[in-house]
Amino acid sequence: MKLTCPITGPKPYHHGDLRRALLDAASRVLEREGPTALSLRAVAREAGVSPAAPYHHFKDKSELMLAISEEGFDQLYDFMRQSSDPDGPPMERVAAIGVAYVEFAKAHPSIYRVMYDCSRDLEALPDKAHKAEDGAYSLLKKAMIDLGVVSSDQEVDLELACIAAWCAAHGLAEMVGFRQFDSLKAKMGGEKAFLAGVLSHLGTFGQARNRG
Amino acid sequence: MKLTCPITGPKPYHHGDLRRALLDAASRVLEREGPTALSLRAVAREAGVSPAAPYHHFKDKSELMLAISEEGFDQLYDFMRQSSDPDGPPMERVAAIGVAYVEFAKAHPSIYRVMYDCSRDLEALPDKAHKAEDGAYSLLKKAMIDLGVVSSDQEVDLELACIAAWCAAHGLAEMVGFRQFDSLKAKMGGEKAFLAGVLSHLGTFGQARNRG
DNA sequence: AGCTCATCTTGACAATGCTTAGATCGAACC
DNA sequence: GGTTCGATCTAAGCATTGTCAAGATGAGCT
Repeated sequence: MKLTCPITGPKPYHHGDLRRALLDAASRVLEREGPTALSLRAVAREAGVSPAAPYHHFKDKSELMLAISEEGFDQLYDFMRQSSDPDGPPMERVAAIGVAYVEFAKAHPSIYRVMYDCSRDLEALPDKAHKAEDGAYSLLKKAMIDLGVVSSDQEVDLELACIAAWCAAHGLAEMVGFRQFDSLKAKMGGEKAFLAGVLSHLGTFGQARNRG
Repeated sequence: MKLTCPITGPKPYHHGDLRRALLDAASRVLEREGPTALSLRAVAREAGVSPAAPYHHFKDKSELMLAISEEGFDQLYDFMRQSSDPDGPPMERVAAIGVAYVEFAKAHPSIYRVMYDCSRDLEALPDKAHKAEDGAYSLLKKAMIDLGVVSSDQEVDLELACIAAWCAAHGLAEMVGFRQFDSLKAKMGGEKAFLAGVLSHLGTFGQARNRG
């Protein structure tokens, strides 16, 4: 499977790298027509190949979606890393990670949808499906550790706090996707302030457990 | 539109109450084959009518799903109310509400899926779609008010805390739907303990905001 | 050159959402 | 009571989708 394609090279094989082309085509379809329009045939059409061609690169429609999902989690991971200063105060880091998470979901709603829809459909191959988000998750975990309020030897407590934070961010991302919260946003002066307001509660995870 | 159907009466009209029958059929299909198998045709088949019959009771497939969603939110509301003692300590009430929410999602994963999928698809009619969950949401809100730690005149703060809690529960419900958390559950001694562990962080919302 | 095999196309099948045209039958009106 | 009306249901069909089997194509090795 050699791919001699400098810029738009001499099409070495039948196509060169159809798998890559299909993923790009899928991305374009998603961006243009949304997740409900993501069909194998539409992707093939967009890539300029026959409807059956994708089956030589993806066993299933769900395998295509899984591949999209993996790239999406990579992008999410990058964005979260860029958005949080690793040397800054841990509290701000956790909040920044959460905000980045939700902003990514808002900026790429279709990709975000695919990321989680395929996790759901692919109960058969959980390892492959869930490995994709490990990078992003570990970023959050590190920040939570640096927060230091959770006793680090109590691994269970730490994990629970991380899961709670991740769930809250995920839940907010979903809600923001289809609810408006307009009046609340207006009262707080913008969407970013609103997101930060909700997510500020995330930073309190673990802290309040030290209550009397 | 009279429905003279005492027990399984003389079929007064063409069917009697096909709308009701379709919703029941949909419920059966969901329970038996999952949300991906929920098609208008399958529901019609299950109800014993022609594939086009449902269109006289639901404009769309999404309108069928919306109707299912509404009933689902009613059930959820009932379950949450039953699970939380209105006279108990507010802190436990919030936790109980959260646990009930997630347990409902676990017990009826297909219905839960429809509830949120149709919210997403029906951006056109947000009022009708979102009104369904108002009952359940207000239950949480009351408990959060009774918690009292959020200054009640600061309506915005209260709303933010409620949204954060709701998002966390929703996020956990989604995660639990397709992730296992097996090792963690084992360490904590059961699923319920695990859920309570994650959700205990919800009760800390607002509290930690009073930090120095 | 000739063989091989991955790649891609053609053509097909079943299922789905949805529409249009027609059949059916309760009910209201004369 | 008979007729008309209109809501309800069926029949038939269209476009689209996921998927598969059979054949064409052509790159790369011997």
